[in-house]
Amino acid sequence: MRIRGERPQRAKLVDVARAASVSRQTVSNVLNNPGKVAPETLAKVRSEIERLSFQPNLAARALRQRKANALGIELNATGHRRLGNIQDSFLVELTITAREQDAHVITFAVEDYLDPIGEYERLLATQMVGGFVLTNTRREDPRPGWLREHDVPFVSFGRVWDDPSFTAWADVDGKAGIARGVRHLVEQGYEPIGYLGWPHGSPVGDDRRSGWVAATRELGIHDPTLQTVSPQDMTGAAEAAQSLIERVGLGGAIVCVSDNLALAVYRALRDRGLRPGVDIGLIGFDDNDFAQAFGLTSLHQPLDEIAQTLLSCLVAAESGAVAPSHGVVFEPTVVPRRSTDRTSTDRSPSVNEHAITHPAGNRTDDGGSS
Amino acid sequence: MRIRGERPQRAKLVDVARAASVSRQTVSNVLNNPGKVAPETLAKVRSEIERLSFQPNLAARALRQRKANALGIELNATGHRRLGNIQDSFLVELTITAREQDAHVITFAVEDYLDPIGEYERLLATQMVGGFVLTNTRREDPRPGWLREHDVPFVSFGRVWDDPSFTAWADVDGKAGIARGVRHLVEQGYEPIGYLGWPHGSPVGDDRRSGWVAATRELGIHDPTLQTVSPQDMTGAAEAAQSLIERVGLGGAIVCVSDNLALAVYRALRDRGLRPGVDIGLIGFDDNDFAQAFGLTSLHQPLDEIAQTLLSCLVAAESGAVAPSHGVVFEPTVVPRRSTDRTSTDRSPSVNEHAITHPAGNRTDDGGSS
DNA sequence: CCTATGGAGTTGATCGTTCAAATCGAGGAA
DNA sequence: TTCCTCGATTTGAACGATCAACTCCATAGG
Repeated sequence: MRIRGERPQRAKLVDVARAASVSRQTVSNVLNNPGKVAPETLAKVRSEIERLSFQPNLAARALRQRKANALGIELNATGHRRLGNIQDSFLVELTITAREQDAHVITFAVEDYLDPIGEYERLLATQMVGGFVLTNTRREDPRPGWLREHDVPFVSFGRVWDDPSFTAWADVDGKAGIARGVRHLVEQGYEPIGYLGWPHGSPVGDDRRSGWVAATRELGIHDPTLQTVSPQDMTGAAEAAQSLIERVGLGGAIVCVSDNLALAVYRALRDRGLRPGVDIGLIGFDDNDFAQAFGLTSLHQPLDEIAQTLLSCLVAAESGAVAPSHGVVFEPTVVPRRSTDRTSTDRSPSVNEHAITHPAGNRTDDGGSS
Repeated sequence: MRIRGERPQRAKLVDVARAASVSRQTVSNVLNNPGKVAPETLAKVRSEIERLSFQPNLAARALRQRKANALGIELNATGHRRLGNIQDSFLVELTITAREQDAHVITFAVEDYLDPIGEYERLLATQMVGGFVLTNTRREDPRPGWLREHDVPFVSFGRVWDDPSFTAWADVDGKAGIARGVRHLVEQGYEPIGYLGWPHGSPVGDDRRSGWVAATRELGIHDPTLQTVSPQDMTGAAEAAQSLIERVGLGGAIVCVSDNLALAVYRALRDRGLRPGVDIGLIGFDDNDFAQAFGLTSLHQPLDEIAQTLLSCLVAAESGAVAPSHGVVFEPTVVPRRSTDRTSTDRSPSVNEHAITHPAGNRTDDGGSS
């Protein structure tokens, strides 16, 4: 047992330098400019770094370099309204990717959703972060403009609608995704294929809808009457679902603009005693927790690739590199589950097993409450 | 438009000092030991700080003080198995609370669930974090032991099972929570009250079960035969639910050890054409996204209070304060929803409205995919 | 009268790195 | 030989804050 206060002192750069009989700067070069160091010296220093398990003090580095090696990401703090949000999964991927780039992720929340700038400014001023990753971009989003104006490096998961000249974003190709979903359904033998979407005017919604139009046209099975727009309220959504189910009929299928809407259809189906997959095919979008839990086929976004793309872009931007020439669009992939399996033995539909099971004393699913 | 490289330099401590005609140290004292500064000087300096919108460079502070003002929190990176996990909500609360304490939250993920130490060590070595918040503690958890041994400040959301001498934790009172649930059901007129739990042997599960036993005894309605243990697999869970439903009968109610199990019951009810709430009452535990979405009455954990308690404890620990004398236990509260409303007009059960709606061009629910 | 006390504020050193400029040899060209 | 270049390495200074020690002055006590 160690006495308090007499912590085993961490090896620092000078310690490594001494041990390897070189100067501070050489060790620094080994870390940051290996090319500038002679091979034998490099090896020697590296072995000492290893031996002393040296890790540079990032606070010191940040101070000297006048830039933090961390990025900020705003959490959606609107409380309970986060239902199956893929933002959480994105955060995980971002964190993993950041580690590979020797960066760290710092979370923050804004008080006022409509005026988030203050928090961005504050965090930036502390020099804790060198840039930001935006998510949940929207029209008239004040953030991109402010960040650009202040030369703050940032990237965006989701297009920056108001500023076409900003290209450091990655997003999902809704049109291609939905089209894939349509083809998947047809391959499984479902027909006709209906579409349940958001009201016209939303960029994301319109993009996704166009995928349904294009794919059904291409396959020669387009029928404009099989398109329904879900109103804002939830009972409206249920009604829209019911009506669409009737029009599509047994053997048909429905593609939805989101998992949440797909879930409304799912419940509408069950309320009528119909079996998703067996009687009517169903596909959602986002592949969120709900989709996984309910065996709902969905369109999965490659969050890991997106995180990687964004992060390398951000790192480049911090180093003053030129912006990429255009945003990157990723095609979602179909994750087939029971809701598009016509031969499914419609067992009692179930929450995914891990949601229910609970290895005694070693649970992983119920969070810190254990 | 500013020319690249000629950033508007942030005011630093010396700038404030000059502006206020005092020394560096005085400004520093204004920030860290206001008591040591004469009132007029204090006011003068503060006004200059305000005027120049000065914010201390945390990297410099961390370097000098040899401690970081950030804490690390491990994300559950096991991918898709995160179903409605309250850990996400906890992260939000933690982030908000941290800001009030001028601390920051840094996320990280471990590669190997069974050997997480390496990542804790690495993050600590970079001096980016001064401590950790553990969640999802378990038996034979290697983390608390290692952290204590290395004198690393940390707190835990969830008891530290293997080390009763560690007291810097906060947890939820499962017994009191379930008891509240039972009383709520009885007040609503349900009877008898059954219990669906985890197999014996899990500390959390046993704690919660004891709440059902105690409350039903106290109310004079205890019936040991109304207790069921859900097996590990999901079909088993469904069967257990079916059997319990039969024994409880119409007008009765079921308390579950978790929202996920409650959801299994929910589905079992619907499969039989029974209406949750109207025909049989149902309560879950955790108040996760699913519960909110399905109108499932649940036991809500005061995550904000927990975060606050833990954080002040952690900050104190970093300052070398003595550990609290005992862990803190919070009582969950009942969040009444349709599943315990006998008069519910059992409309088509629905996902919570915000999950379905989508203000065009200003959506907040589908994350960065927009 | 002289010293002790203590509040208010200042100064020099320091945290652990990296930047910028200087040094040191070893060749090669004039 | 002398000058120059170039690669490899070293040295001094700086990043922006805080710590620890010190000065200064006024008041109180012996």
